[in-house]
Amino acid sequence: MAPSPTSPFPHADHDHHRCVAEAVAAAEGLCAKRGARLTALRRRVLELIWGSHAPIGAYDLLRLLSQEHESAAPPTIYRALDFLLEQGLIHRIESLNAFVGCAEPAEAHAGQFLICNDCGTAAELHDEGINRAIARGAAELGFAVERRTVEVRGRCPDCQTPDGPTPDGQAPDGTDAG
Amino acid sequence: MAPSPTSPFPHADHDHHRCVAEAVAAAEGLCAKRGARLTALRRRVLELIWGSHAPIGAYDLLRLLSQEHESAAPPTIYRALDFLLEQGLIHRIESLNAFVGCAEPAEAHAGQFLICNDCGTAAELHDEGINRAIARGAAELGFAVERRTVEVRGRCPDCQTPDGPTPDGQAPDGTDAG
DNA sequence: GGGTTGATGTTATAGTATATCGTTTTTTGA
DNA sequence: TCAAAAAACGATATACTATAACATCAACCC
Repeated sequence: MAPSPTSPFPHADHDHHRCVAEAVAAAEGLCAKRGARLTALRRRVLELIWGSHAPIGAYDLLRLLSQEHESAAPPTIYRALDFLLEQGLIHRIESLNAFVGCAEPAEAHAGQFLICNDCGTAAELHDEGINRAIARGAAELGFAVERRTVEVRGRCPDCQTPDGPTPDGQAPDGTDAG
Repeated sequence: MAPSPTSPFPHADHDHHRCVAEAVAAAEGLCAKRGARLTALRRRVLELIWGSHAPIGAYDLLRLLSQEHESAAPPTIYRALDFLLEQGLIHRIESLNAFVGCAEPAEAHAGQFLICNDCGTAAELHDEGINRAIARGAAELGFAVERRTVEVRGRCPDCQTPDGPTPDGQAPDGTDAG
């Protein structure tokens, strides 16, 4: 089954600069509405996260930020990440210790992710079937759900083709697929 | 709602020594059948993991092991953990960087966990409804599933009572529930 | 201006995990 | 039985992830 045109997996030929810009613009609008202060530093970290197709680690972000911001240190990054997480502008991928832009920041939600072991991209789902199944399983045991972590590893559609991953992804041998 | 007698949440009055002994005995049998070497060190680490009601971190295990095994160092623990994970005798809880004994080690499976934010206990599920929902969501996008991480945080039945958690758990203020 | 709050700078440290290489133990097979 | 090979373990060093603590700076309000 080929992915639909609305697949959350980015295609190699998409306009990435534009999708980053749109995400940042959406974040600006949301923060303005909420009275949250999306400072230059926080906005830049958000851009860097969106600039990576795959989930990116705090120290990789730090290396990027350091190139343009001499005083950047671990707390610099973690404070920005804390803010962005609080605002729902990014998600944390627990199984990777990494962060990814949220595709639907306007409303709070738990992330559900399909993470490709080849190219490293993470697609965000909002599958009510999964949520219902979890709610049912928890209810059977009398467990009161507060937060859900759903992270599925495997191969994205592009990385299942005979030619391997797209030029935009990484090598089929797994190099750089963290 | 009280948990049924088959609830995976341990009760304060259960015979914990016995449940540890049973888990270790099952592990011995499995490893013997498989030709895997459950050495004294690995068995002891497995005992320590089962001895903790809640998921336990590698360095907490190291502190326990060090009390009886002077040469214990991080690689000592991580090698044992790697073995136990490979054999399916324990699971890793990604959102806690911690490890917990597997309730059904005889057959390979992805863990699904309900983790109490109060007492820290983790109940393992094998809910086919959740697996089917994930399989359906992934199939719709053409994603080939290899591994699943499902970790649900909230409150276990015992910790929802007016009196707070059971004496066997930790304090309602969250101390030691990390 | 002075007080308050929030953001950032700076240094240090805690917590989690792996690399590397040497030694010991176990297994294997002649 | 013995030597070679493989697996496990000891020991040290280091990498990676995250937070504590306190100083400084900027914005805002009165």
